[in-house]
Amino acid sequence: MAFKRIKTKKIYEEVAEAIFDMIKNGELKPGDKLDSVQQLAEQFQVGRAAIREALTALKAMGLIELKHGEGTYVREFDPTVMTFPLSIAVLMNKEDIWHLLEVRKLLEAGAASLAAAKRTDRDLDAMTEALRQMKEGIGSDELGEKADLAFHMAIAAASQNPMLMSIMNSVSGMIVETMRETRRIWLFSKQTTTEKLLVEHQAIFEAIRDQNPDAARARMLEHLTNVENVLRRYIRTQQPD
Amino acid sequence: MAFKRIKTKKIYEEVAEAIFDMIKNGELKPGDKLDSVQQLAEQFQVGRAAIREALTALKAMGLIELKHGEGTYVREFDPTVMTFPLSIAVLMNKEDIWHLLEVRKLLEAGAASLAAAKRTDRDLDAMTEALRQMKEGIGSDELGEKADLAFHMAIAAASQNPMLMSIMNSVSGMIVETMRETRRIWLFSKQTTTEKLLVEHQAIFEAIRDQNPDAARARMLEHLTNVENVLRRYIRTQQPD
DNA sequence: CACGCCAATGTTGACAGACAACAGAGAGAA
DNA sequence: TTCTCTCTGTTGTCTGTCAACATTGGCGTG
Repeated sequence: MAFKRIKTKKIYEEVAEAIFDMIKNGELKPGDKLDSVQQLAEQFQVGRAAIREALTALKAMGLIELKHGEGTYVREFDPTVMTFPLSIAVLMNKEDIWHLLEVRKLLEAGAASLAAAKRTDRDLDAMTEALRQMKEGIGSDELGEKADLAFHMAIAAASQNPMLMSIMNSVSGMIVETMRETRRIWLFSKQTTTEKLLVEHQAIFEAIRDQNPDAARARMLEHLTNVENVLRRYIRTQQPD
Repeated sequence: MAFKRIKTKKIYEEVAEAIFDMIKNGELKPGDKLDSVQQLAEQFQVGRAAIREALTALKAMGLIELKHGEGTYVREFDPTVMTFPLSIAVLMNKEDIWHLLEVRKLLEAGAASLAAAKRTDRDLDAMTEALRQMKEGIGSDELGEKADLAFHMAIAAASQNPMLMSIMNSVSGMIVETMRETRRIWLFSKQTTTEKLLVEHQAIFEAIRDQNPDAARARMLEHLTNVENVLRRYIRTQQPD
């Protein structure tokens, strides 16, 4: 037998959905202030706790913002800053490093190609700045790491595609997690130095600057493949398993 | 002057983070049952409301599951079935269609290539089934649409990369939103028919079946480029703006 | 013994009242 | 004018209470 569900829907879910729809349909626009929890509770005819749980969920989805003592606001919808749901940052097993690199190859090679075609001068400035910081950050792990990520994100931004940007943003968390290890290994291995890392980035930059999409894709792919090879070699020697 | 933040962190955020870390670090494994709200409140030395809000947020992120009258469980982490968070379905302006197509070209061309290299026989079965349903669904918009998406998702699954799969999953919501329109236009235009659509999919399938990564990438790219062209032509004639 | 019924228990879901923490605005004082 | 303080509205948190639900085990009946 198969009966339908009668009414298991939780109240706070219904409230959340209602507000979600309002935002989706444009009844509530970014920047708008929602009614207070008190008022919403009266309007929906539910308790304040239910409203708060609904709002908490919406906040976790990045749709609204709760400002203590001020009010609740619909979040400005800036896709470049947007945080994808991506609860994935959870995992990160050893095997996932390879999966991540595969994904990065797809995304970043494409991003580099698009960036070469569409980059503005401002985008180039951002990349130049990131490269400068990488040079400066030689010796400092933390600085170099930050600049490294910044360079890759600048390329994503230069693609002029907010969706691509937001996807990159969501995987950037994972990239950071692996990058620390990656860079440590990279810089540890004999054949590679900080200079080589910098040279590869420089090559990508030049291809984008010269508006050569194919070269940009190729350089990016080379870079990521190099990263992959270094990692693979290291892990093979280190963990013979 | 610039002073540091002292303690603006909300309690439920700290609780959520603490539990999040526990899951991340493997202290809590998928399927595990969390302590009751009551117990957690005592352990964290906070009120039950704070715990509930933290749990609600984690639930919204798809990390845990609250079962009424039973308990709270860490969600099984199967990325292929992964939840449809989709806070993004909000946008979808006309311009975003092109952005989405760009992203799809990157992701799906790569996915097709990987799929050709790694697909199992089970993956082929899934694609075959999707193609069969597309044939069957000729005439029925809804059926064809579903099968169309299913085919593309099957390719993503065949890439054997859970991360890629989950990214595709998150954009699938947007794909659905555009696909309805896309298919309508596609099938409306004179030069293209359902058969042509099917032939393109068939070509992709064959390349993957024959384990030819380059061909698979090329076929997928052709398909998406065709979709793009049809859309562009239609929108140019329809909206001369 | 076997089976169904049901009460006990523990859990999540929801409400209401109270107070703390905070931000903004306006009144009042220097 | 400008600084300070209070007042008010809002979010953040706690607590007590009850409802809805799932599991378990005991009890009675056949």
